Amino acid sequence: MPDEPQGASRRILLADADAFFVAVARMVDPEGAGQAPLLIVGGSRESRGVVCSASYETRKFGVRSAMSIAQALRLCPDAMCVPVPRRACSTKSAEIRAVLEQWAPIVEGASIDEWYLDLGGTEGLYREPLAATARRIRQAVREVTGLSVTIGGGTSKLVAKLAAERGKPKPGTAADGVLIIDAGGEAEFLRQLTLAEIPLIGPKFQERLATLGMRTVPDVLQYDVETLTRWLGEREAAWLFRRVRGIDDAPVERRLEAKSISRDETFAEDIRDDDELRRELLALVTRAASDLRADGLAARTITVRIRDFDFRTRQASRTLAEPVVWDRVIHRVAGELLRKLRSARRVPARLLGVGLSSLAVDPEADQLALFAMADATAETSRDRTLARAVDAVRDRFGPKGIMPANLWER
DNA sequence: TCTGGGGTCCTAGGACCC
DNA sequence: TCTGGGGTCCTAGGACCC
Repeated sequence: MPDEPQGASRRILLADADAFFVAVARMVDPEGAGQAPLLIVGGSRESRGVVCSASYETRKFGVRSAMSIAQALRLCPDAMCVPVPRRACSTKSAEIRAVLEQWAPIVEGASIDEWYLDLGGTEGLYREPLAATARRIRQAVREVTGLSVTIGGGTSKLVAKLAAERGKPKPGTAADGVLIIDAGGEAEFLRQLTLAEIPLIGPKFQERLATLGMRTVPDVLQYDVETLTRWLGEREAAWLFRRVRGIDDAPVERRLEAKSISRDETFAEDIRDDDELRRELLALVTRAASDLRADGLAARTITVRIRDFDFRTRQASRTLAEPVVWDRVIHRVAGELLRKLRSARRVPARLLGVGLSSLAVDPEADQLALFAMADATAETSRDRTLARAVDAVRDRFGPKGIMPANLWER
């Protein structure tokens, strides 16, 4: 932190909504989901989906996020299953953020239900311990949005995140929704943790470390950086050495624009027919491109992703010379990419996806059209006018208000 | 236990340029 | 001609997170 004054320690909070999808599902459906203590959010009982969020009551049965719905129902057969209420989740997420913005100069959205707050410079404003401020923020979020957040705090994003995890007011724990780790207490706090509990130490890295006999933070603390380097290489050793000591100087940054937009779908049954895949592709392009325009963005890179029946995932992408927004261009490129993927391996597919990246703020349609060439990948202003009209209808009548012919006859 | 949908970031190799 | 090195862009794949 070269810009920080010597000795200053940062004041960072992580606000993490409690059982966010479950809480929102109950809000939008008070008579149904709202009345079901055993509630699983993620998909219908028959879907090939996974648990996105589960109520505390179902967790007692062993239900966990990312578990398949089928398995969750084997553990907890009486649970009610509902799909994720995406619209409402976006709305509530924005509401929570708006409250947090009133308390901190910098708010970084880390996901739909997590936000980092940098309270640097607010010491004079809030003349109280950080924990007291956190409690007031928590109360404000509850009053305005009706949702509960847990707030963890410390001198880094890593410590704030770990503190929030430990501070979750789960039934049967003493935690009350706010936990601040004081400056200087980071190492002692980290010592209680397993490596699996540290963010960015995922299954693969855990397995490598376990092979070397390391499963907990103290297991790693006993080795110097040279020893770790011999085992892991310089970069990862240095990273792990700092990580287990709670050292993390990543800044809290307000994020401006999305870096990519993607829409994908796992089919109820694998699809082997190329024509059927092409129809699905068109539906995905229609959704992705519409959302792209809704955000006022244009994309230069188009990616098609396919997951074969055996879960092997492949992708192909192409970057165009100019950013595009319209379905016609995106669909043609995506179609070529799909053809390429299918000719390399033509087996039943379980998932198809379309991604848009290298995003730029949509330059005004008509100006770009002046330079549009006869090139098939360039858009005309008529293309853009048409696309916007389609979006307007879709906004009013829902996603199926206008669809390319034959798409929804399933 | 048969594995969602939305993302972010990193790496490595090849093309291409100077 | 027998061969360097750096920078940037593109593509594919993979780890990870909620």
